[in-house]
Amino acid sequence: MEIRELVEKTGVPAKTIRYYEDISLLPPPARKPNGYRNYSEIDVERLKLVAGARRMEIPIAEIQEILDMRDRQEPPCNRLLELIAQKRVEIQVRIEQFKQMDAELSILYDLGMSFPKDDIEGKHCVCHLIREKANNRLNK
Amino acid sequence: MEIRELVEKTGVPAKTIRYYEDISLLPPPARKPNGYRNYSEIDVERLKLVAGARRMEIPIAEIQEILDMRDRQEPPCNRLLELIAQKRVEIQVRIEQFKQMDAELSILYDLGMSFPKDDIEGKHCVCHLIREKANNRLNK
DNA sequence: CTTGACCTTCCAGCGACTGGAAGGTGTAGA
DNA sequence: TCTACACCTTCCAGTCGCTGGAAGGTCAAG
Repeated sequence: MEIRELVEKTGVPAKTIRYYEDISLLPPPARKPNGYRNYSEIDVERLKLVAGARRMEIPIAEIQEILDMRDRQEPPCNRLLELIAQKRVEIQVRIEQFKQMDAELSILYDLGMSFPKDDIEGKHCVCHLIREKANNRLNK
Repeated sequence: MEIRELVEKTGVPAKTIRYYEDISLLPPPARKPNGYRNYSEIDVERLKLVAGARRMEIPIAEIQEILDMRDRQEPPCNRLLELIAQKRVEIQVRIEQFKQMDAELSILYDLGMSFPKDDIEGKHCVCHLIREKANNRLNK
């Protein structure tokens, strides 16, 4: 199949597929007589695995590692499970950070809405609040 | 004050401060006779505003916009409030995505743990599950 | 007089793409 | 047959926000 079909089957843009090939994450596919890339079902499966892992924000280097293990006929599941567990911890941290940020933005917004909107440098400017926030952080 | 003190007062690394100067986010500061950068309190305040905005992941281009408004003596608060509101929406979306990801990873992990760990290509491999996930996504 | 902690500039690289130019191919319709 | 158009190809450059490192200058303490 041509690259278009691989795009449809995986949801990965053609540019990205070629990029993955450049960095050797995907093997160079067969070619048609006209030079077009000619993918097989094996390529579809491999790319689906990559796409699935990327969607969980597993870095390409780690996906590479998993694929290399598979290519060497070593079972990669333990390593993959390890990565998944690690990823979950990271996600928890990120969610907490975002919640914190949202809480701060919410306060900032409400305060900002209650201010006159034409105060450039005074205390009633959102800029001022953002600066204060920086101060609080540092003094903590 | 020298760059070290600005670093201490803002929490922004020296490398980053010089980078901000390179991209004209911060104005070139005065220099001491020996060529060292010599910052003023105004620079501290400006950088604090930048650092506060960056912590909320407001892109540099938008911070630039806010600072330019301020430099032109226009009140930037309305625009800033707009950015804050927009950012909050983005954060909500991101949190949802992360929660979704975490739920998926959790299921994947538990399933993976219940599998034999030496199955490279069969159905009882986590790789298989990730591929299936990709399929589900596409068919939705 | 040397050590070490600063400061300076400049260039290069990260990660994961994405855009665009310049050109080849394949097919459908006038 | 010509031509329009959608595809494919390669290659180079740019994005974003830093960060690292080399090579060198400056300054205070011991």
